[in-house]
Amino acid sequence: MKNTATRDKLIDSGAQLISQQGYNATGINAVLKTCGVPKGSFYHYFSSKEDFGLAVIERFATTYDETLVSLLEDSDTPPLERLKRYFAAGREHMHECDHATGCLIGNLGQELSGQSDTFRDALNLVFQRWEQRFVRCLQDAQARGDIATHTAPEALASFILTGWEGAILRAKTLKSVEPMEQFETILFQQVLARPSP
Amino acid sequence: MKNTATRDKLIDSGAQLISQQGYNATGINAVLKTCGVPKGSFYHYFSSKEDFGLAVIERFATTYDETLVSLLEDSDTPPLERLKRYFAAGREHMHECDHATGCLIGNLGQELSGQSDTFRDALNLVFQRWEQRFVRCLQDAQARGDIATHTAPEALASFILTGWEGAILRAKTLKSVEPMEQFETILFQQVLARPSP
DNA sequence: CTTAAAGTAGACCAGTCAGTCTATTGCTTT
DNA sequence: AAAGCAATAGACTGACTGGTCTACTTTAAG
Repeated sequence: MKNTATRDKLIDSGAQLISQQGYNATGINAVLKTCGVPKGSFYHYFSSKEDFGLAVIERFATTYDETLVSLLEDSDTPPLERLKRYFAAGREHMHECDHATGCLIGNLGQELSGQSDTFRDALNLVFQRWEQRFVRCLQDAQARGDIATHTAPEALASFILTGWEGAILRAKTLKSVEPMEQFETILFQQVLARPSP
Repeated sequence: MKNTATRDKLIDSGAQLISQQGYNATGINAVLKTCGVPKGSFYHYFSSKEDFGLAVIERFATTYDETLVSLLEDSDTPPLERLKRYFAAGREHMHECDHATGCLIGNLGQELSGQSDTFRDALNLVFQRWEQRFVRCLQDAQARGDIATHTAPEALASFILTGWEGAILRAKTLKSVEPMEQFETILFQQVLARPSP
């Protein structure tokens, strides 16, 4: 398995289609068509559609984690600013996809975690990795005294990820980023507020 | 169209299967099998699968709205207590379905709002109706002085619905209601906190 | 130059999908 | 009793599903 170009093309097209239509609604033939790869190659690189789906998740998680690191662990920027930048990037992405795509991991979590334990485990791991990135950013904020320390950063990270995923879902059905803005506003006003001295 | 028993059976089975597997993964034949209704009857009551899906949404929204009213608009109970009862009911339901089902409207919103504008509109309306229920409950709380008035009840309602839906999604992939508890805790501690006098 | 493996290519398979069609049953109104 | 409609019943259709199979081409090693 040396030539990864074809494999990469398959994963790219797959990620795009699955983002738009979901896993079940995306047929293998459709993936093959959009990237001009014959079926023989598909089953040379992947043992099944599930195997392919897991590869799509893995690839997305890996590349997205780089984005996340550059946004949330940039020590040149104050931690709360980094968070705001992260939210802004999410809103921008929502605009770019015309409020249709949202978050691939969130979508698949909703669609597949009741259907397959393998998928659920994979998606859960991705969420946990993301939460860890938030935790570090929040620890920085607490260390600098930007936010109160009475709530554990782990709890805050879970709260933020959870709320943000929900806001993305709501933004999709509303076709507007308003819920994402509203979440951010209240979060910074009342949860990540400066501690009273 | 007098006999609604068969129609109801179809919708019931459909709601159950769609809750578990999603809309695209649920075939009409599977619905027919689980309730022992022949295909002829299905297409007698519904013009297409989409038509059927919309009927499932409508029925669910209607019956669930009754639950919502009894939980959130019961004037014998303090408004914040009503909210807590609502969250508790949600967690209980999550346990009952072994963390697999979650919220039918949330699931379909994720799966279909990028796929069909008809579905998106229908689901959006349901969300907006729910938000209104929260708004009234929060207005009560503000009127009683239980929570601060510096944030509009509409904004709070959006924040709560959004966060709760996200918590449900996260609970599904984690197979644990912990994210739902965490959301509730931080919400009451820092967002729906008693106003300082 | 030979040979084996990696990779490409697409015809083909059984099964399933949403949806159609015709036939029949049961009830209601005349 | 007759007519007409609501509803039941399920065989059937063409399109499409994930997956298999065989044949061919390219690459690399000995």
